[in-house]
Amino acid sequence: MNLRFFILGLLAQRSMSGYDVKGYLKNLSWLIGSPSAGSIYPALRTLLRDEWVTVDVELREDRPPRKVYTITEAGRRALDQWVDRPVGPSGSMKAFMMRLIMASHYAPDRFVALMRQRRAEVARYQQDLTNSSALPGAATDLGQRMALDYALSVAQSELAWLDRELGRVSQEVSLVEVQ
Amino acid sequence: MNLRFFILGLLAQRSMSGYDVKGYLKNLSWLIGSPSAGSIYPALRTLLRDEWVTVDVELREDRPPRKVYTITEAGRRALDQWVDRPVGPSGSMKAFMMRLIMASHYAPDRFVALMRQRRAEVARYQQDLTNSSALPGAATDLGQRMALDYALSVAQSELAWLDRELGRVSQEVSLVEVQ
DNA sequence: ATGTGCATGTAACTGGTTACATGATTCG
DNA sequence: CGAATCATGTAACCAGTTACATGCACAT
Repeated sequence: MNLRFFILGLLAQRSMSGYDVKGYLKNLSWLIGSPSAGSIYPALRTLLRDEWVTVDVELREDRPPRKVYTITEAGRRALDQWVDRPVGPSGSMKAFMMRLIMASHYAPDRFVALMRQRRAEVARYQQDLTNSSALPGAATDLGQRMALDYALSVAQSELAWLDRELGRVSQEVSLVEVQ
Repeated sequence: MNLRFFILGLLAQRSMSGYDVKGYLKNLSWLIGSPSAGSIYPALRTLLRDEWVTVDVELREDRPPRKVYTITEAGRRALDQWVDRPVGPSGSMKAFMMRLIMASHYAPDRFVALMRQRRAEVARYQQDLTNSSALPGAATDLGQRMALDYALSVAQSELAWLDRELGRVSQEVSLVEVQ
């Protein structure tokens, strides 16, 4: 589902063929594992089916025809909703990062809203972890304690990053307001 | 696949029924989302198929019969291999944490080996991220830069945790040696 | 000739989730 | 009387991966 929306987001920036999408995703391999044909073409098909994109076939001599996909108004609305939709039970950093990339193409307040939402989500998760560690059985198992601590320290660093960036961005926004 | 091995790991500690597994996993909801029947029973079936576990049916009056699963020798070997098997392209913290919990029931050197392996994996991922940020196109997109920075800061905190714990554990091990 | 780039896709599989289905017992 | 606990499972679906399949053009 995420990849589907991410591709939709790319198409919101400019119309592309499946092949173009593949090329684009190659530079994001740290975020999305392998941008193989097997994920992209089926995703494009469902986007088409839902009428979130349209196709134009470009016929050229000497080369295989390209199918260029263009986002529709309905597609933009769906994308908007996806960006704002909570990422759900923390753990999927990737889902957040995908949204972050897309949200950066909207106005700053949208961007800030996303980060704040993520902040709340991670804080909730952190609370969950803390509660779990207070549970009777948890304290006994060494591995469990360490895994919890690992997860907690990662959550902490996420919060630190979010707070830092939220601070930075909101400062920038107010600077713009002053100008 | 991970859940399957994790359940196998639980059975290595003591024999249990599917219901027991479900109850145990409930306390680990921060690690494994929902320990629903739909994931557990099918997993047990495949463990049985592979002869990594055996079943004993406990018939009792007044209560539904329990199927108690017990790990086999082949099961233990499979578990051993899983613990040592690299967790693969970083991102799955959960896969690592599951292994960490299981590895804590082995000797300390096994535990240390796992953490060192994870350290190498995360360091490699960090390098990937750094390389990506050096790429021409990446620097232009704000969202992309931020997402990269987010991922980097998380990787950094993982490394810090691993180094700290590796230091602590190896110190403990050498203290034991001195005694 | 061999491989790389352009360009499309399908099929089978994996690892999981959600919801459904059943049925007795015990506790408040 | 209703809810929770004990106890088993199935079926449909979802998002994604791997591997397969095709075919022409251009460069080494």
